[in-house]
Amino acid sequence: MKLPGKTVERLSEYRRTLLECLNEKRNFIFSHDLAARLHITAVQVRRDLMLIGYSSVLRKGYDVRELIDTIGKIIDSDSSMNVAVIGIGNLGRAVAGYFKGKRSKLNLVASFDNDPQKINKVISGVKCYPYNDIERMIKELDIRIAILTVPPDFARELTEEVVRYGIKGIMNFTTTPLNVPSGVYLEEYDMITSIEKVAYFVKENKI
Amino acid sequence: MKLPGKTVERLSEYRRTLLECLNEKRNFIFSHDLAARLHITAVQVRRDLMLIGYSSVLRKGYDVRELIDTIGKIIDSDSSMNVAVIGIGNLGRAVAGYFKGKRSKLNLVASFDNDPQKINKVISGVKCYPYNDIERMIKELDIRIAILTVPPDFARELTEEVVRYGIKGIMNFTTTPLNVPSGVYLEEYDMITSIEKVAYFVKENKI
DNA sequence: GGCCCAATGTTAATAAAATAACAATGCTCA
DNA sequence: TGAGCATTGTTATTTTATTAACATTGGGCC
Ligand SMILES: NC(=O)c1ccc[n+]([C@@H]2O[C@H](COP(=O)([O-])OP(=O)(O)OC[C@H]3O[C@@H](n4cnc5c(N)ncnc54)[C@H](O)[C@@H]3O)[C@@H](O)[C@H]2O)c1
Ligand SMILES: NC(=O)c1ccc[n+]([C@@H]2O[C@H](COP(=O)([O-])OP(=O)(O)OC[C@H]3O[C@@H](n4cnc5c(N)ncnc54)[C@H](O)[C@@H]3O)[C@@H](O)[C@H]2O)c1
Repeated sequence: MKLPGKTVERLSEYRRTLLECLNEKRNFIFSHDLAARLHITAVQVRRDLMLIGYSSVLRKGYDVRELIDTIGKIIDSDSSMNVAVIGIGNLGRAVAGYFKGKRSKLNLVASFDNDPQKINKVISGVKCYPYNDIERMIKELDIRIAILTVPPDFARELTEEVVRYGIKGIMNFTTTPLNVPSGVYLEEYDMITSIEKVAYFVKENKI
Repeated sequence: MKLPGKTVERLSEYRRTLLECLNEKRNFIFSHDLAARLHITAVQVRRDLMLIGYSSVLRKGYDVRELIDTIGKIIDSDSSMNVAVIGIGNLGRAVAGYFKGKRSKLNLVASFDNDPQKINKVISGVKCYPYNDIERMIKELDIRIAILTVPPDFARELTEEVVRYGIKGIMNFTTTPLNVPSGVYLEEYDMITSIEKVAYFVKENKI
């Protein structure tokens, strides 16, 4: 099934919201309710769910637990997938601490750094390995996804290496735009872009 | 001028890339070169620049310095705009350290927290004020934008408050989707969504 | 039991974004 | 100096994403 990237993003958001519903002991939710929580329209929700072939049986809204499972079947892999953070500095630690244990099928299994102070310690709940061992560890731990939080100047070179060693997906939080061969999926995010966007729309509103 | 959000994002990215060019002592750049660095097409670049009414005089590509200024005139406000981080924990510290001083027209002037350990200390280059003083400080320091990095459970309530106190733009890094009145611009980002997206496309590629 | 109605799934229409096409410009170099 | 050519700015087309429209479903309620 070939799902649009935007739909995949929203599926992740639906699940996050649905998990909150479970916390609140809510077992059913209407499309318009789910939509409202995410600032989108009910049609958008229904359309996305149509794309993944989900339909509710009851007319009391979607079965929260069932929908969580269905989304999982689509966006999660069957077996779990292992993830590592490269560069366990400020951002790396924040991401590791936040991400660790949040998704059952995505295991944060290691971090890598070249700072001797950090190596072989457990930081934000993950063991930090020396970057020099990364080739071996990627294979040993079957790491498929790398979250890149090293200083910008090293990003390109490290990426080339880890791709050679078998990494198939990269989440790049570095300022440096990367190039990856086809077959490797790359997602990039720069906070400053988002913040500048906010500033722009604030300015446009007021001047 | 009403610019599409996507264009605004890209303008920010263009500027970031152009600033790197300056570092490399590159004074001119072709549209296709700029495009390649950001994994987009040259047409996209030219189209965006058309929208902001920029044209190069020379045919040696765009004048890097000039384009940086032009983009600034569009996306920056005339005078600078003040920003604060609310919740100076792991992520707050990372963002503060990263963002501080990066853009001339966006000043990170304060952080707020309710942890006595943090209050009145300088953390990641910014002074941390008690959250209780936020109403006064927003006015005193003329803070317009808040970067929200508090625990998810407090996000909604704090947002309501700071909006009441005059905040006009919110960058929400919390897992909690927020609601803001019209006139306030909200941007939300959840890392897990991005990482799950990577995982999805990695899975789709290989299975 | 059957009418009503809220909510869904789906197709059709609209809007937004990206890409392609191409004429115009003016630099380069024979 | 002028033909060739790389690069630009802009309009047209295509693709993608969102929204609207609507028939259908089946539970609630009298
Ligand atoms: N802090 C943020 O909020 C933020 C936001 C967006 C982007 N970024 C980007 O993320 C990156 C990291 O930011 P940070 O604030 O965490 O910086 P940081 O300096 O705190 O962390 C960088 C880490 O990478 C390690 N490192 C350096 N070279 C390495 C190498 N060759 N191999 C392995 N590890 C290496 C360092 O030892 C350090 O632990 C930077 O590129 C920054 O631009 C940060
Ligand atoms: N760490 C990440 O990479 C990451 C990524 C995405 C989202 N988030 C979200 O960002 C938020 C912060 O994450 P974190 O890892 O920095 O957590 P954290 O616990 O390290 O930081 C939270 C900070 O907020 C402060 N705080 C708590 N209640 C407050 C209140 N009422 N008023 C003012 N300050 C208050 C705490 O004292 C603490 O300093 C969470 O909502 C988390 O879900 C974090």
